[in-house]
Amino acid sequence: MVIERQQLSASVKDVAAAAGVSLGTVSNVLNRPDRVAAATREKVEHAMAELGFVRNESARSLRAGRTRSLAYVMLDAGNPFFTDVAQGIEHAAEGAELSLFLCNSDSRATREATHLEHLEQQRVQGILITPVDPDSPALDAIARRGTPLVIVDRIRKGGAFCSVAVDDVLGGRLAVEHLIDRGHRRVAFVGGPLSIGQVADRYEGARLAWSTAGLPEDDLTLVAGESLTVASGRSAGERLAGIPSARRPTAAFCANDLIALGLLQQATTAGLRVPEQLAIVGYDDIEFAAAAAVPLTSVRQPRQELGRAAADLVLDEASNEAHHHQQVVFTPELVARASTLG
Amino acid sequence: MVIERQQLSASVKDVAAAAGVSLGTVSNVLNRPDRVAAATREKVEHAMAELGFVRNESARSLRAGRTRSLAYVMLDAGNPFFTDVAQGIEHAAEGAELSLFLCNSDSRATREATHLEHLEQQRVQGILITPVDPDSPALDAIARRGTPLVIVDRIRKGGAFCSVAVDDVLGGRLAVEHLIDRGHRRVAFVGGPLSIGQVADRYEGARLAWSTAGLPEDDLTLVAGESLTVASGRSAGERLAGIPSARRPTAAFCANDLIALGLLQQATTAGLRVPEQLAIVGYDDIEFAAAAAVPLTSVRQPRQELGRAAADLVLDEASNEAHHHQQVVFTPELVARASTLG
DNA sequence: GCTCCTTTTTGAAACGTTTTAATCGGACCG
DNA sequence: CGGTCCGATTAAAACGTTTCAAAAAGGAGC
Repeated sequence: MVIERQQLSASVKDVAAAAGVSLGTVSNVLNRPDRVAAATREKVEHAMAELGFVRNESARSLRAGRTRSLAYVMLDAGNPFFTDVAQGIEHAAEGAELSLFLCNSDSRATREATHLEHLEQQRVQGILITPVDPDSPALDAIARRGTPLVIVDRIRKGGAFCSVAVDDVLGGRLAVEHLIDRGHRRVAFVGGPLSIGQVADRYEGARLAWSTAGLPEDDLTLVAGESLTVASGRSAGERLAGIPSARRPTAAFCANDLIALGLLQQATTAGLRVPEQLAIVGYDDIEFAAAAAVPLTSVRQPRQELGRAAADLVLDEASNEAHHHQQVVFTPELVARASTLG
Repeated sequence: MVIERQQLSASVKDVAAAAGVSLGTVSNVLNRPDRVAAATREKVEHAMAELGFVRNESARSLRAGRTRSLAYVMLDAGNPFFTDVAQGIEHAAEGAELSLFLCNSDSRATREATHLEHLEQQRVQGILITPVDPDSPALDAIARRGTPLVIVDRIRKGGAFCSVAVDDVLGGRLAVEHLIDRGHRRVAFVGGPLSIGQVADRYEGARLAWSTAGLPEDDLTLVAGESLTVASGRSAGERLAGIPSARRPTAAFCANDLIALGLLQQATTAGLRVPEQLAIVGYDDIEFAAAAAVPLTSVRQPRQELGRAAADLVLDEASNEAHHHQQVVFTPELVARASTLG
């Protein structure tokens, strides 16, 4: 079997020549098929198939002045939270007949910057982003130059763009109120660095719940790791397991589920029973949280809705002259499971 | 604070006018800065900053006849296996100074088709894809029309393209040999539908190991679910737990880690001790496998290398005249953990 | 002041599409 | 039979780059 690769992709002009019509007619077949006589259309379509014609999107969008695509710059493609958000965006994009360009900054500001640069040059219809630093002036610059941009999972007031997020302070409060309800009086907050906005907010919510309940400030301890990863959760687990049981917190509230899973594993390994000796609350309610051997109590965020809402906003900004920027805040919800219910 | 959005993005022509030079000079500043006098360059750069000039990639690639991007069509963005593969590709793309377009077919042939159509029209330099159906003639058509294409995680011989995969038959063999070594004589293979090539291969490997050891065929049972998901693993767990212990398999080999995690959870819930009453082997060795409360024994695939190798092949095809198609097969490796080691 | 270089700048063409206004060939009507 | 109208088709312009040949501008040497 000989497979022959076609040399150069055929253009509208080639199709026209092959079909014996003008180039404008070919374009009509493509864009307003009803305006062209059936016989002609047939001839042209045959020529297109013959030559393996594929529309050139670059030329198309150069002419049109806009592309048919949207982009989402994810903070960490390895975290199921963000892939779920992406899925919500994907659905919206599919509905609007746009392709979705998924990029991963992997929490690196430099990679994020090059992605943004490429996307802006590509003239995508809009950019969705969960930024490494939501206050970066680079974001304002992009919006100012005219590309609609929406921040996902962080709120930024007073910017030249919309943002969509979940109330992390409330989420933190829900988690700790639940633990207090269950009778815990020594609790650890296990988080990534407080420099991450989401972490800081969740911690603030936790402290709010704690002080509102009138509990002594010192009994809510902070265990700050370096990142929001399983590994980070494991090392926090080691630290907790090392504390004599009389002083050890009886419950841990983790800044996300990856940490919670790492903590759960390490605690189990160290012989701590969950939830009897250590109750655990995670955050995000990713699928793996429910799938853990001891299913994790977690704070659920409406991930797909988050993505969809962000996409709707960016599309509105792209097409609606009267668009005005807004900040959408979703409400999280506590999902109680075995890791706190014993 | 009044934020003014710039009206229409400035073109090279506008910059030229603002700087009082010809359009060709502006282009030279962009592409061959050494050919232009320092003073002129300065003037032009100033004008660009002033006007917020952003290169138009559509025009650029129309002119160049090729884009600066690569694409990977993932089968399931929610499965960490594929995001790891994507990360390997991303590194290769970064090295080649290309942007990477990530798409998710979500295992739907229709979505895959529209993604492919868009990518071809976009004239990406190459397409990497883990296809819903590796034998689809649509893939051949794309390759024939000239877009370099590489199949990831499946081997397709005799096609007009390269493919990169891991030896799934060997992987299946390794898993079951390990279980036989550990003394198991009744084993269940828990898989998605055998219509999925990867699943069929792993099952074949399992049976190979079983018959090689001279064990009775009937004692390797097949539990076929509908998909490779956690939920599917849970329902398999229910089925297994329902079997009277005298006849119940003492070990399960799962077609991937998601199934294994679901199975682990359901088994634990049903009161089966892992690995004493039920040993479990997963496949892929995703991060969450090691992070499970009972860390999972799993068959590790070199995920990032898989992605990188695929990207290297597609880049070679795109730039090297003398490229010839090849099939690269990586070797999997068993990682034994608590879920079989008791 | 002239020629002969080199360095810098310019003008025009090309990439593949879409769109608009113009043309063509009939058919219909009076 | 001339005029009008209509549907189908065409020709030409435009989108924003890059490139290449050619022109212009300087400088050096005589």
